[in-house]
Amino acid sequence: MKYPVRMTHQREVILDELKRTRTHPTADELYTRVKKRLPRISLSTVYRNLETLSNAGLVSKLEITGRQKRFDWNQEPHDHIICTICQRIDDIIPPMSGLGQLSDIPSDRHGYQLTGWRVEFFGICPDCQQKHNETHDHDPSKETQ
Amino acid sequence: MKYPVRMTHQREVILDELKRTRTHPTADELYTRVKKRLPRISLSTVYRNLETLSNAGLVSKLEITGRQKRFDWNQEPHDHIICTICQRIDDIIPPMSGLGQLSDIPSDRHGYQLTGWRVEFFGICPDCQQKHNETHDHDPSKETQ
DNA sequence: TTAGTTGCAAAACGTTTGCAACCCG
DNA sequence: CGGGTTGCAAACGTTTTGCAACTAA
Repeated sequence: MKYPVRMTHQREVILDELKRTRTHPTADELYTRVKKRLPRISLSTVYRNLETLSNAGLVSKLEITGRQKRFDWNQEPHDHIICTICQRIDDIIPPMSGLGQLSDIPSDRHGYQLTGWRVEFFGICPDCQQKHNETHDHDPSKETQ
Repeated sequence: MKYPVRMTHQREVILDELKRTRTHPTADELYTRVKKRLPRISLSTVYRNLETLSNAGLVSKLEITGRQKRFDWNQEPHDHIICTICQRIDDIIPPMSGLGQLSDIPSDRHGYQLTGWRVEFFGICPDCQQKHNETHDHDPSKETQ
C-alpha cells in the first residue's frame, strides 16, 4: 500500500512534523509548525504533499464528519473519538472500537458492493468535562447533531 | 427533541420539498427545487433554515465525512451507505447497521464521556457497479481512502 | 409591536489550480 | 536532462454574515 514518492526537503519536514505531533493536525496547523523550520514554504505545498503522501500510503487522511480534514502519521487502522466541545480528536484502539463485530454485514446490502465503513465516536473529553463541572452551566442546543 | 420555530412560508416550502425528496439533498440541490416554487428565495435563506430546522429537530443534518452537508427529512435514527463513485447516499435500516452491537462500549473509554457515535458505510451502488461492468476499466487509485 | 426572518451582496473558509522557476533522481 | 515539485497568486465551491426591509405571532 506504500508507493514511492520523490523525497523533497519540504516533504521530509512535513512528514517529520506530522510524526512528532501526537494530535491529528489540520493542514494549516501543520503549515504553522513546518513554517518555523521552512519559513518560505507555502500552504499549498503542505496541502499538495499531504494529498500526495496519503495517496502514497505514508500518512492517513481523516475526513471527519463535517469538519476540516486532518492528517495522521499513525497508519494502523483505528477509530477516533471527537470531543463535541473542543473538537479535539483522540485515537481509539481497534479491539474496543466495534469494527470487529461489524464484519458480518452482508456485502450485498441494498445492492451495494460494500468496500468499507467508518465509525466515529463523539463525547466530552476529560478537559472539557472538568471545565463543565467548574462552570455548571449546560446548553444542550450547542451539542453536535 | 423538537423545539418550536416560527413557520414562515419559505420554511414551509423547504420542509415540504425535503419531505418529497427521498434522496439526501445538499443545500443547493434543495435551493434549486425550492426556487421553482419561490423564485425570489435566496440560497442563504435555505442554508439558514436548514440549520434552524435541524436545531429545532425537524430535519436531520448529515455531515458525511469530507463531503458537502446533506439534509434528511427522515428523523428516525439510521445509518448511511455512500457510493464512493457517484457520492449517492442511501439509508441503512437500523437492525443491520451494527449500532446495536456497539452499545457495550465503555462510556469512560479514554476518559471521554461518550455521547454518541456514527457509522458510515462505503461501497459501490448498483448503478455504478453496472457502469463498471460495462466499461471494464479499473483504477484503484481513484477509490476513497 | 417586536423579535425573528428575509433577500442581497459580500466575506469567510478550506482547499485547489495555473504558472514559471526550480530541483531531485 | 526531464518530469515532478515549489511558491505565489488567484480561483474555487461551500457556507456564513451584515444589513435594512419585512413579517409572523
